[in-house]
Amino acid sequence: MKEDHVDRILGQWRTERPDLDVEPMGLLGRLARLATYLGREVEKTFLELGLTSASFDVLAALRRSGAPYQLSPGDLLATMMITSGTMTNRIDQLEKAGLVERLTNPEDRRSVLIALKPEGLDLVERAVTAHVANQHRLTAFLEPDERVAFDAILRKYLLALE
Amino acid sequence: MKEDHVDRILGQWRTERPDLDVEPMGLLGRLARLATYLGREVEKTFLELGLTSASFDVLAALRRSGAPYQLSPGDLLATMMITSGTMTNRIDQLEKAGLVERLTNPEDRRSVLIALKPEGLDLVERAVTAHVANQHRLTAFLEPDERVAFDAILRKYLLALE
DNA sequence: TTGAAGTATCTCGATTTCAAGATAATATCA
DNA sequence: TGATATTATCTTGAAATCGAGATACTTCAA
Repeated sequence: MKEDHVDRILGQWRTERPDLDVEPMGLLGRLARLATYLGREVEKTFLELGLTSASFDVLAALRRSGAPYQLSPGDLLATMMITSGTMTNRIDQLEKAGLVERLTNPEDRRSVLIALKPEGLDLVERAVTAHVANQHRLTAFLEPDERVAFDAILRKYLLALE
Repeated sequence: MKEDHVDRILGQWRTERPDLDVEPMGLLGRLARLATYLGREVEKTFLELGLTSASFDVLAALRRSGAPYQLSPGDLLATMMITSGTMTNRIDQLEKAGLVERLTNPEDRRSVLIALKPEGLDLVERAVTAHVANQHRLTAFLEPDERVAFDAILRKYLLALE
């Protein structure tokens, strides 16, 4: 099988540190590299619409929650692997861009509701359509049966870790 | 099969946007999430030694290149998915920490050689040993045959993209 | 009722990264 | 040779993120 970038790294380690079993480094190295590449490809689609993966994630969470497209920062936080400070910043940017607004939550005044504005709703509808089309393109590198096997392993691995 | 975080997201989209085939979103979403989790687990090991994944990557590239453990910033850049400005900053930090030094390259005065200092060599030897042990722990969530299948798909996917 | 504990969000400062372009040395070739 | 293109690295300013802690409100229990 053709040697790739990660194989060369493993070969160097096997020469320099033959005491180490670097087998797992191949899998984890490829996984990290692949995720970075795919993440950048995904980002390109959002950039064309004036979004980033980060801002899309917030808009998408609001959109898929269903009408009236409102969630608290805490709700949003629960679905993403970021800190509360980062979420505050993301919401600030989206608010500045006129895509969402902060509403006071009458039921709990510690809390806030982030609501999709019509401009945000319109944008995220177009963004998710383009994003899904792009995802089809990016997964087309694998055969259908490979995708099924891949997804099954990813799911198992994630469940074991989470 | 047990429903995971990504399944819930797909379920929401299928309700809200039944026009979209969100199948690929499951695979790509799990891949991104898994890479983030594993990356954080990897980071913890380095943190105990006063390193980050970023600084380890540079030290490790120097170490595995073999004696005399010297590479140019350009050489280092070729193995990592970062910009030249980021590399300059990483080398600055490592130099400040006394782990590497910049040597003038007599053969090309545009260039510079980054050399592992004894302190850097000692640290990276310990770091890579701990890192590989940690990688064994992190890949033990999968069965040997799953790891083989997983790695084969990752390799194919990466080759198709790179 | 009131004080303590808990919860939700935001603030702050530090760090890392990137994109774009500056700087300096080397290579090319008319 | 001299002008131009190329290469290698660094600089700069902007943006995203994090960890730690501040602030404000709510819940609980004595």
